[in-house]
Amino acid sequence: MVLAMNKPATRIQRRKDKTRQILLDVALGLFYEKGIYWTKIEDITDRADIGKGTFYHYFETKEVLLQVLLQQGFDLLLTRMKEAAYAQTSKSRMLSSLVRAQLEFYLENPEFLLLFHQVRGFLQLKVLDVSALKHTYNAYLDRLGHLVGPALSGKTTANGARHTAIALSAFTTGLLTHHVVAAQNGEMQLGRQEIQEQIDRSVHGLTVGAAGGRK
Amino acid sequence: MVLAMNKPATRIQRRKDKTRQILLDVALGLFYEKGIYWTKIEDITDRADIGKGTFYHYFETKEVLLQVLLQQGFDLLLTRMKEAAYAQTSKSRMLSSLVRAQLEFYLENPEFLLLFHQVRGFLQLKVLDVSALKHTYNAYLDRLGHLVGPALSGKTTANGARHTAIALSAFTTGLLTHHVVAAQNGEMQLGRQEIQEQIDRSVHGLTVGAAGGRK
Amino acid sequence: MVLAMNKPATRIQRRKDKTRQILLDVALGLFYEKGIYWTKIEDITDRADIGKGTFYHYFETKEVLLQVLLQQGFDLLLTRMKEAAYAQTSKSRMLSSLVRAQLEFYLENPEFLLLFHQVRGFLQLKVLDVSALKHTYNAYLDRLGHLVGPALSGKTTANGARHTAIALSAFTTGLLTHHVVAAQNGEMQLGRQEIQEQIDRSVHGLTVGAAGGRK
Amino acid sequence: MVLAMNKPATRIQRRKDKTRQILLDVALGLFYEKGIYWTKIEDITDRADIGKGTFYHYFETKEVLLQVLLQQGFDLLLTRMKEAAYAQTSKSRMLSSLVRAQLEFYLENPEFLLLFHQVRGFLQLKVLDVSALKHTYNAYLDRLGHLVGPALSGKTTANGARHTAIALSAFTTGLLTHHVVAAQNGEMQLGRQEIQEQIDRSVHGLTVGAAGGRK
DNA sequence: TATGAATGAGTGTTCATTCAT
DNA sequence: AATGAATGAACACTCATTCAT
Repeated sequence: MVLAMNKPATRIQRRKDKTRQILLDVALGLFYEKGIYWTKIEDITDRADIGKGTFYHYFETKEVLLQVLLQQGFDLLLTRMKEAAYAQTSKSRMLSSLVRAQLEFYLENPEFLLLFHQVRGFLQLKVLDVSALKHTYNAYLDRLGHLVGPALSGKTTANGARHTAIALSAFTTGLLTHHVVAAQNGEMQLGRQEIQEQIDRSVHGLTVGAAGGRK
Repeated sequence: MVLAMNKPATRIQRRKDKTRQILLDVALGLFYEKGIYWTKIEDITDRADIGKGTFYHYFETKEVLLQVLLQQGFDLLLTRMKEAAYAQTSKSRMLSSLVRAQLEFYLENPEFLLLFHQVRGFLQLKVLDVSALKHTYNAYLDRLGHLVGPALSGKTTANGARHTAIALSAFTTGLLTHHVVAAQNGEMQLGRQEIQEQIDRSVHGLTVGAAGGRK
Repeated sequence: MVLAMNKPATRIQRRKDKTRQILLDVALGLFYEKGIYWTKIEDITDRADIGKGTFYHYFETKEVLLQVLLQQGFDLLLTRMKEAAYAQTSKSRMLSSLVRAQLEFYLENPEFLLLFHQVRGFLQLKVLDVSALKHTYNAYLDRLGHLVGPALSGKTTANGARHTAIALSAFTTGLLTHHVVAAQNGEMQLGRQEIQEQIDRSVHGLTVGAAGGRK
Repeated sequence: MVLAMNKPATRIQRRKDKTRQILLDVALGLFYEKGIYWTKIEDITDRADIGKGTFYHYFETKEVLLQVLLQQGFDLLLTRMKEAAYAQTSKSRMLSSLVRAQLEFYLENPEFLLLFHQVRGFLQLKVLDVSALKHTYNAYLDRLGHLVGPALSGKTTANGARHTAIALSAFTTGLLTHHVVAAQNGEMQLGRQEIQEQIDRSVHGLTVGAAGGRK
């Protein structure tokens, strides 16, 4: 009954949520096409077919929207990887599963690949307040570390797991970015299968080292 | 003799070259500190202690300066790697040497690491004319491919060598960028030795596959 | 009886009137705190805990609300002064009573003091349509003139009375405004008694001249 | 010689100063006509026949320009009053001279009259950082107090002088503002002589009280 | 050659007002 | 009647680039 009662309130709320998500989706697409910097608020509202002022009912500034988008992206990616982790019982295949999940996510959502890539550059910038962005990013790495930890052979410290997570993330995005760029340049691209193998091999060597520690 | 002939012209030319190089150096530093986008022409000329109008005697636009900076960076990096390649006769150690040279270059010149990183994002953008940047970047990858090729075991196609070069570059910059960002965030950083090993192991797995081709 | 007849309508009417008055009160307070210009419609409705759209059921525009507020203020002030005038039979003390009434009104309602002050500036501006404001303001001066006239010694023309009214109003608000501003600045403020005396003395000299007229 | 040497530098500096003063003059006129709030930056640059961006080479924001204008106005007014004070040796006539100087200044520069009037409202506002304005205003009152002090009969404390200065300023501007507004409204205006007398009489009563203290 | 004053198109953001629910 | 989401005109301010000196 109580639940039924807030249905009426939902009607208008649903419209709000929808508008908000449209803005997010459109922004993500434009960030991918033109870059964060070159995407103007009006570009977003024009494509979303929404008044410019409406944007500010949903996001205080461009930076806030970016922040939300980033959070959504990390959430989506981590959800995928969690599912992959839970589907695997064999420790030996878990890391490979994680890699595959990550890979598939980026191939299906190249917008997020480039978004993360661009944002990583922002984090380095000594200008503006990027503390919120940094926090989001760090939280993502932490959660990724928790996922990766159990997949490592031998005893692994939390720190070791986190570093492996970083490496995993770095390698995948780094390599894929190169491939995306290469594709843009009209280069022959490796097939998904080949990329998967390339990453698998690299990550294997990497994690063996991380788990075992230095001799 | 030919060299001797342009000596007279050199006096003024040297001053010009010096001013030009100051602008480049200052710009590189500012790009590193504040990001390409947030670095204004006046920031550069202010720090260089040069009139704003003078900038345009040396570079037609901001983009041209970026282009030149990128070219210089690639040249420096490739010079380092060439030296490393020539210093090694043993095929087995050549790849490791190349990785080490690249690693050292980036650790000594973190400005270029971030510059390349930022620029890679630009290449994807469908806005602005980045064809010149793309050309510069492709030329770099080609030259890197030629260096890497001989280091691979077994028979390798030009394309295979190029892909390995891409991977090598992607892995190193991807991982290092993560580490630089992590350092910014106050994280405990891996020592140079550990990073080197991490990359070595990964590249090893990678190149074995790339060279041997798919089974 | 007539009064009784509109009782039924009054229930709803009372609620309407109440909402309307809340809006006016809240607006007056905000105009005092932040200035007319910097007070946004939404500030008013937020503090009044009323939907933004509802505002427009009561006032066509922001200007209309200002107009109503001004009218209310003048009415309140004149009512006070009328009471003071009626309470005094002695001509000699009447002017002093008027001054005291005005003074007390402003000290009790500093919001109106600043409102009048701000609005007087508006009247001068060649931009915006302030004809309604001007009319309200002129009507106030006329009524004030009628009150002041009998208090003047000797024969006084309507015009002379009006000028004295202007002076009376100008002196009181001018001086009080200074004191209010000074208070804001943390200055030691004169006591009410001292201000009263200051004004009394000035008005005395003033009115003697105004009443007697020039030769 | 040294002086001669900076002549060349003056050429360009003179142009800058001129442009800056044009902006100030135009802004003052527009503030008078349309009010501070309703005067847009582009209104100023349009009338000054200057590019919009140029405005910002001279004043960081609109508020800064206002600040400068206010300072200039206070300086001009105080200079006038100082001259009047020095020209008078007779104590008895000094105060009258000060009033006359102030009156003449405002009648010749009605723009400053309205500017000061508008600004006094700003000082009350609890919004924005008006500390700079407040400081300017307080400094003006202090200097005015020093001028007025010697003109008062009997022993006067610094604080008493300051309060008399406030009253002097308040009365004059308050009354004149009313007259200016009345003139706008098409009213018959008092002649300068009559206004002067009105103020003289009022100030006389006022200062006698301030200097002698309460009985 | 070197300079920096001048420019104005472009952008993020605000807010009074409208209108569908 | 009450609401608040949507709107878009308006504005302050930025900055790459030009050009007269």
